[in-house]
Amino acid sequence: MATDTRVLDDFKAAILAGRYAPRQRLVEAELCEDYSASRFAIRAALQALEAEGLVERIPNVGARIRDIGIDEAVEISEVRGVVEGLIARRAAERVSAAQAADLEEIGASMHAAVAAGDTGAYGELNSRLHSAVREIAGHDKASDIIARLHGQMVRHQYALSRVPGRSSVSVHQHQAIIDAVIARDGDAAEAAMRAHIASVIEALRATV
Amino acid sequence: MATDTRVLDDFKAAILAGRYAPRQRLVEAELCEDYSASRFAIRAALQALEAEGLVERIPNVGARIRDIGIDEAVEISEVRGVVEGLIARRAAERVSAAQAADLEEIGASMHAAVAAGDTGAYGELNSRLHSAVREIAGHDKASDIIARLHGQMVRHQYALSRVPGRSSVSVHQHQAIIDAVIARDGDAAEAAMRAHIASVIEALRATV
DNA sequence: GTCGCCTATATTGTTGACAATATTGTTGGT
DNA sequence: ACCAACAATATTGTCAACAATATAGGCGAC
Repeated sequence: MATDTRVLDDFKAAILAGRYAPRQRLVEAELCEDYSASRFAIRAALQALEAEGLVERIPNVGARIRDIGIDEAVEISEVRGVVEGLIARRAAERVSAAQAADLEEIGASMHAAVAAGDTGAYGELNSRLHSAVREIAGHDKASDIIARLHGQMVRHQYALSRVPGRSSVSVHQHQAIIDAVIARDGDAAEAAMRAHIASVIEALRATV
Repeated sequence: MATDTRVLDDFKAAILAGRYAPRQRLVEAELCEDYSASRFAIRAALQALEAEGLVERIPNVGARIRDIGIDEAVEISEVRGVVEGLIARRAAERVSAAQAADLEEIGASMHAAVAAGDTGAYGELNSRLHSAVREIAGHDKASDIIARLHGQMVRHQYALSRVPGRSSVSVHQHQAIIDAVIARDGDAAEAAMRAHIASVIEALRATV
């Protein structure tokens, strides 16, 4: 169970990659074939994924991919906003000179990606920035929660990245976060992060 | 598994009631006896409780009650602070007249409990206040996270309630939260809640 | 006497078969 | 043609026995 973490990892990666449709039924026997694992291992994985909010299970009926609608995605983002705000504040309080340089470099690359119209690269940099800030903050509990919430959001995240002109708006918000962290201004960093997520929520509502 | 929710509920309640010591080993066979359940059901419960952060499992070795130290308790409280802040803000935006009256009544009871020196009643009212605010906010995702974090904190929560003079300090903070929510002032409600949790963190650090 | 190895024991991990349950399809009646 | 009851199937839930692994205690060598 804990031994065979491979099944869970692969399965989770597949869900996060969007390889399963929302509300798709997950029959244990089929999953056994797909991941060439025993039903035992599959059940353990399903239970773990249920706890992570990625899978929904109904007793005696079966499991399915949880469908997270816009309303729930907004709620998730609201929580994410305040928790990432906490992280940004902590990052501003603890950032080192070397880390500050890293952030500045990410910011420069972002501007370059926007100028080149490379949305793929921008999305990649977006992830890198958020994870860099998390690392600087060094707040395990907050990072865990963000990871969990992010997992539930992947589908909408993907939809967001395809909204045209989105990156040219968010690049300034990202820069504001970077500037505040480098300036070691906790209040400003939290405010910038919250403003950024608020804008994400707005865009999210617009994708309906 | 999902059928026999009784085992999980009882077991979880026992942990939350502090009936198991931190780092206490949880041998599956013993738990089978205690809850007169099959090993199968016990394993499912253990896995669920691991996901909730109440139990820690090491492959091929076994499960034990997770020991949450002061440092981690502080981190948990920091996250709790911002998420409860969000909840308080939402509550202020959505509170109805009847709900406002309920809050005021809780506040009055709190003052009375402090005056009477009844720490038990005060603790009870504390829970009631926070859960009333959660209900007013109607933010499922935030409430879920708070519930999970609270579960991990029970031990320290108990220690806190026994700090002498703690209630006479916190009663004013609680009143500030109530006032802000009733005034429908989101900013003030969030600030009051965060100040309250900050004070809890301070007290937490002092219990070492 | 102490260190390392080895065996014994306790405990968890895994499997396959079986039971319980829900869903689907079919048949007969009106 | 439609509905209800029933049978057949698919799927999950549960169990008890077995395998694998880690821990603890004892034995011998130095």
